[in-house]
Amino acid sequence: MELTPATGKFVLHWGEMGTRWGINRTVAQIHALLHVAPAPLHAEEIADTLGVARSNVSTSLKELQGWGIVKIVHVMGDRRDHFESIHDVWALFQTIMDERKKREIDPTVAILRECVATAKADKDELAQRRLSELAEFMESMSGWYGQVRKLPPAGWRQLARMGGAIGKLIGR
Amino acid sequence: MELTPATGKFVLHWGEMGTRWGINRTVAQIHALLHVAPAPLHAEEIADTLGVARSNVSTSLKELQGWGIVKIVHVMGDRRDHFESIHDVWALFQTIMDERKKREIDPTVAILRECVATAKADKDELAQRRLSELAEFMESMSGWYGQVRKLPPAGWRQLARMGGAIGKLIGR
DNA sequence: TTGTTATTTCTGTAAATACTGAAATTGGAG
DNA sequence: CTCCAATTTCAGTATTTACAGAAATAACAA
Repeated sequence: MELTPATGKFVLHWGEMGTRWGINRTVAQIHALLHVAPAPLHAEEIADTLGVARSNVSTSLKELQGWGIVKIVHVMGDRRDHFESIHDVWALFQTIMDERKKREIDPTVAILRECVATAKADKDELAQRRLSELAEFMESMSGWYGQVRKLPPAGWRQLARMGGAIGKLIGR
Repeated sequence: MELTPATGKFVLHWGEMGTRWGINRTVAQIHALLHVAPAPLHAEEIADTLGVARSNVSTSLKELQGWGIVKIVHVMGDRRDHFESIHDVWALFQTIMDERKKREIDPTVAILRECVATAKADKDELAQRRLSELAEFMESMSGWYGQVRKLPPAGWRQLARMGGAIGKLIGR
């Protein structure tokens, strides 16, 4: 797997963006590589292409599988595992969002609820209010996403195009 | 500024969440502290409350101001700068999203466009397709957010409640 | 001006994170 | 079973990032 100038640039940039969102650089680079790869790659191919250790690739692939955005596939007559990523962008986005919700948003809401209860017991009215507003915001955000996420890829695009209508729908 | 059990727990958790989204722990903790503070705080108060160096607070506050979610305010008869954060959760969310869009999404789309052009020149049709799909997705996401972000806080809540209607609106 | 307090910048250090290479393990194939 | 390729785990190292404390600067008061 040789990187063309375009794909190389993409891989580097994607890795950089990963770090800004709390994703390990190599993990993000591997994802980028698989995203533009014409066929599933095996670990050594990835290691060679990106110039990182084989063991590092192994760990990173586990991470990507944990996020649900990379799957193992098998190639006839080849014992090695091959890996491919979700190519549908909307599905990819959904998968990542689902996972971040599960790992970060939901637990945060739970903690916030606990804090609100404690703040109430402590008679700390201000914190109680501020934190419950925050919890409510995150919950309505979650609920709304839960609806939108069900849309098929085409529906999503349509929703984006209709953007302007949303304001009118609400009616100020 | 003494932390109650509830606010202490919140500050720690918020700091932890920050790191998961690429935000420095101390930066996120300071934000959390200001979020629940009953009045604007000065830097030393923050340093004492969180148990970090005064200089660290200075840098972190600059960072938060750079994100636009913390503002300096002045207190009569006090030379020191005081700091307060945006308390309206919807406004806070918007501010952060606007900034992340400007810093990360927009530049990424620009790079993707460059990559697509290069891939075209290279006759790398697959990469061209995959990357332009990605660019288009990010652009429609941006455009859609640009619409929703104009909604007033109440409109947002309404939209969330209406969630179920979206599917019908699109009509499958 | 000088003294005082607040703030920022900077440099060295500490801590956290990422990574490599070697060793151990797994899972067929013969 | 034995052998061999593929994969994972792990311990040590390197790199990056965060941080404290000192020094420098700024802002004001007297």
